[in-house]
Amino acid sequence: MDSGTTRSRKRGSYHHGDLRNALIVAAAELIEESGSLGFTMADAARRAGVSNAAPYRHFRDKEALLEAVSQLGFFGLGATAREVRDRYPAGSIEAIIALGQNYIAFVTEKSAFYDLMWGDIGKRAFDADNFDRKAVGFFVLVESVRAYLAAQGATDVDELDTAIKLWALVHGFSAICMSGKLPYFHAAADVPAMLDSATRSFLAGVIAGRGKSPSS
Amino acid sequence: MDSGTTRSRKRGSYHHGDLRNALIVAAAELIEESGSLGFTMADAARRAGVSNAAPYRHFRDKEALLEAVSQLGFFGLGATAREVRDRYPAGSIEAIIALGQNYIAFVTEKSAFYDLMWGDIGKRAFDADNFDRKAVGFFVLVESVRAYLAAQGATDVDELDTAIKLWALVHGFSAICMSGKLPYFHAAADVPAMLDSATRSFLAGVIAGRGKSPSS
DNA sequence: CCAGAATCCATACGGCGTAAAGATGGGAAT
DNA sequence: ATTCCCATCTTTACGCCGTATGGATTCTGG
Repeated sequence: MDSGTTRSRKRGSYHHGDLRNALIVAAAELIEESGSLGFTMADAARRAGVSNAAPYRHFRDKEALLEAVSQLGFFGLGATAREVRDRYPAGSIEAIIALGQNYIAFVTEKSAFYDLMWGDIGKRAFDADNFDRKAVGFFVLVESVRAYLAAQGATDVDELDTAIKLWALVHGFSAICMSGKLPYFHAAADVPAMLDSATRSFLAGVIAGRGKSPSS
Repeated sequence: MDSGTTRSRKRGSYHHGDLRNALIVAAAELIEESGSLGFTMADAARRAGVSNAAPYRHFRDKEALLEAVSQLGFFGLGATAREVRDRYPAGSIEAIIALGQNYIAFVTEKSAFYDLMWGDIGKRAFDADNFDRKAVGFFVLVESVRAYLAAQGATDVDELDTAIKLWALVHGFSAICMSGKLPYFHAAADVPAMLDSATRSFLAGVIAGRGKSPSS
């Protein structure tokens, strides 16, 4: 109804009004549709309804735009993590497992964003000055692990160390799922069930073996 | 000394002689130097000393060449895995841990190849008909896990299920290391030590908790 | 020695990233 | 309200990349 496919604030005006955000949204959509490889600046500009060169008034280059999309991904992941945490009792192992299931679901459903979030672009997105690393969601896991360890009376276990190991486990499941290679080795692998049992095995081993030096 | 930078079989001849392999090597070098993003077919052709269009006599398109580079990566990973296995006693937990350390070292040292091996290109590389999935190295881990479980008298534990979980743990550590995000959460994390302790915790938990249904 | 096939080159086309430089309009100061 | 400035967007342009086409060169089998 307004100027084509865009929903700009000022309809039909020469100035777009909110081009920066429109470009981020357009880029995210395009990447979700066709992958981050093959994404082009020109496509994003077309979808936002502006010329080829207009984006360069808001982003230094193509990678700067992708950086913004990457940050969007981390915000989303953190937001779902907090939602999940609020649905489970603090200190329960189920909360930790649910955080993991949520992580795997998020990464695999938005697999087109994987490169952006964990590749070179994600590196720059993370140490961009305007990026709040406290909102990332990892600290939700650390808190849940701390509560769980306290509930188990294992206060001498390092919760940060343990959370990183759980993160690695969960991230690995996500990456392996996305890679599409799992069926070659285990035809009917039930990943959620495997994460559940692996988490329980690992935490049982951590608690049983405490007293030994944790990692470093 | 021969025709510039290439080492072709037939020096100075019109035909290159082994252009297909020369292109794979050139592509691998370029990717190692400057990352897989930004790799161009024209660069590979230049480095091999041929014209822009010559590669298309050997590879359908750019992705077909990258597919070959990806397969090279998997062969290399499998080869190092077999070397590592042969240096440790069968059935020892140290063999399993060493396989993991080797995996992390391989992936992080050749981080430029990560996208190729585990992204969309790697998907096609894996189900290419000429690719031998048995040589991939995962089966080395499965065998080592089977031997370990047998040595521990835990023959009722599913070794494939357990190997996949260990794979996930190790792959996750690799991906997290490469992503460069670990320092933001744990400044001086000692990843090899964490893998060691995590593997021991997990396997201890698996053996202690056996009898329960494994995964599916 | 001679086809015919395989390989490589020269050329060309469209698309992309991006740098200028000019057009347009919103907002602050008058 | 008018003027002026500046951010925003457009037009244009350049070089590079992927890749199709057709011609040149060399190898191979008979």
